[in-house]
Amino acid sequence: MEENARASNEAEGEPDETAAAGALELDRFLPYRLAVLAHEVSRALSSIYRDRFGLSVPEWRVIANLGRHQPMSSNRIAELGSMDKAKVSRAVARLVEAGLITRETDARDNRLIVLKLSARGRRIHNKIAPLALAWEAELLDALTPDERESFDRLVAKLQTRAEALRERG
Amino acid sequence: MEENARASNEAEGEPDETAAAGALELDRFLPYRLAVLAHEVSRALSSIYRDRFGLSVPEWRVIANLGRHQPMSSNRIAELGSMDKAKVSRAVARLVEAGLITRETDARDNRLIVLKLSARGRRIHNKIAPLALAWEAELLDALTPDERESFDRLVAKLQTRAEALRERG
DNA sequence: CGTCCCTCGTTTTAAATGCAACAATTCGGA
DNA sequence: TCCGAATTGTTGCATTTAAAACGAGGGACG
Repeated sequence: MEENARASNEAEGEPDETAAAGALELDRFLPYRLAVLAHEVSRALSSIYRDRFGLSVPEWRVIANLGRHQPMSSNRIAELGSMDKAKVSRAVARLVEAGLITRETDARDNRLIVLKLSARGRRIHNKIAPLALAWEAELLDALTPDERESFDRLVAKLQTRAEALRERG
Repeated sequence: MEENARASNEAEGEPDETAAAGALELDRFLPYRLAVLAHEVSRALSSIYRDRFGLSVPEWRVIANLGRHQPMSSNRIAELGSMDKAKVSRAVARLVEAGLITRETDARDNRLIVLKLSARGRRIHNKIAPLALAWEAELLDALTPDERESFDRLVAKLQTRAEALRERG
């Protein structure tokens, strides 16, 4: 049923049979599992603020960032969330349009754009935040407190490493 | 510099001031961090098979799945990777076009489509797999063996929980 | 000053995405 | 047996995305 796995050991240089030894088992391949998990988590969580407040993922991320640190530039939000600056730019445009944030240029550096939550934006943020935290709590119910702390730490380590790898190319 | 954080405690029922207590700190909000990490990891890894083999993420995922379990239906690949079936369908179409996989209907159930790697597909898989594993190894260098095992286990737990939450609504 | 280079954010464009509609097929129960 | 429900994969469509080009500033250095 799997006998054709070696049917392709042909001349092509490079790795080949080698792959059979240290085989790629998708079930244990971290990038894959990370992507699947993150996708499902994001999907479930985003339905909360999409259904009730009509916000997209990038829009909510802008609000969530401003909810924590204010004011903040588009560029900084993009960096923090590893989002394309174009994506942030559009999310910001829609949020300004919807009256949830304010956008003005920095007095000292006219390239910079100073973003803040409007009163209405703050209100919506304060409604969504507890829902988001409650959902997270349900997810984290799968782990013990020790495990949560451990997971947190490991994610941070991997994040740091991933950034280092990116800079190195 | 942050004094306007409470400038919006108005009448709107529901959570509000409450949010200030159990505040949403994005830096510690798991769904957000997971998304950021997964995005960076995926981005870095995908550049490997995109640059050298012209494969998109969904395309590589189809190949990676078939590299492990063969044959496999489109639907199963979609389920395993929490991908939209349309996304898989299109990736499959391109891979068939490129001659990397074969597609035939199941004899017993004509709705099912039986996917297999072609010789060429297997060859490409066997070239990419070691590169992917090497990249993963570099990432995991940030963790000790114990930590890796721990992380693996915790991801699995969260994955299970996330699925349970999805089914529940 | 003036020139060159860098940064921030927007816009443009082609490709990818999610969702819903759809056809084909199978399955279960009256 | 027959009809309605469920499943599998494809397609159409509107939206979103990534990547690159772009415009407007800013800063360094002659």
